[in-house]
Amino acid sequence: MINSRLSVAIHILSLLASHPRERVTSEYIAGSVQTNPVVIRRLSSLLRKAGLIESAPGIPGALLAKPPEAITLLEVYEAIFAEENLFSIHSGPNPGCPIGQNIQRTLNASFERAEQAMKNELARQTLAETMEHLFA
Amino acid sequence: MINSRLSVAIHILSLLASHPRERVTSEYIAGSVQTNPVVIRRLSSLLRKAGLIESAPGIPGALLAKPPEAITLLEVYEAIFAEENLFSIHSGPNPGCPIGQNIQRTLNASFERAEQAMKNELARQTLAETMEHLFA
DNA sequence: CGCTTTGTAACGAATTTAGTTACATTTATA
DNA sequence: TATAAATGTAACTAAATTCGTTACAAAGCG
Repeated sequence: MINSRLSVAIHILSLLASHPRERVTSEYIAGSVQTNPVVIRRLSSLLRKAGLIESAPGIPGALLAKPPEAITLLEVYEAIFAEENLFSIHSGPNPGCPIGQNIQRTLNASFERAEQAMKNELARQTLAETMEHLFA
Repeated sequence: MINSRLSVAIHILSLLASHPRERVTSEYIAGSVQTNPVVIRRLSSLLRKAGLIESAPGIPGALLAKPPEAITLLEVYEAIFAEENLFSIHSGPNPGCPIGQNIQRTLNASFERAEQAMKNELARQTLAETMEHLFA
């Protein structure tokens, strides 16, 4: 089971989307997520580097950097998990065995396709749609 | 990143598929995966309960319970991860906040769709195809 | 200048992961 | 029937991961 960072990241963005053009502090967001503000700032840092939010030292609060219609859940996923693969593959299988020798390459191709299918679905969903579901 | 159990499970099944109608011991499989036989038997236990392999105490080795064409990678995934969700959702968001109140339900629907897309792709791939890739 | 907030490093407890030891149970066989 | 070999599973361990926390430098605002 994948960790809850994507979940919290989308929570952060939803909160910003629900306060358009207002700056919302990590303390306030932490109150909604019910966690420590540092947890929020850690994820916000990734979201900022990905160009999804704007924030800066000394200036309280963060803003969405783009309209919610222009933010897909895939962008959020990529911001949080970057180059990480969805599935890990066991390391060091026996190269003296024909299966062991080729299993990593083969599984990599299989898992890549499964991961891509998942990402395609995330790309179909926007933050704007998430907001609609939140308030429906 | 999801743990390497699916990876090892498919390795096990590939090895069994490459020795049709032969019983292959956990010790031998462990030699190919390069791990401890107990790790193999733990996963084999799940595969057996899912009806993918046959094995029994006192009888050395395991066999595929179905032809490789009849085993999809989704079946293997389900055998290993059962009811587990792909993404976790942070627990205890603030119910006093409209976002906090609805985020879990909303994310659950989103993540469910992403997970289903991934599973659909795994369902399209069979162990037989994996074997072809292994030897191509 | 003093207050508040961000950004980030560093640490800790709880959980997960993969490997290991141990052993009861079952079957085949000498 | 006794022995050997393998399975199935519980229990333990070290390492890694996850999430929360403390600490603090740097930045902006009144």
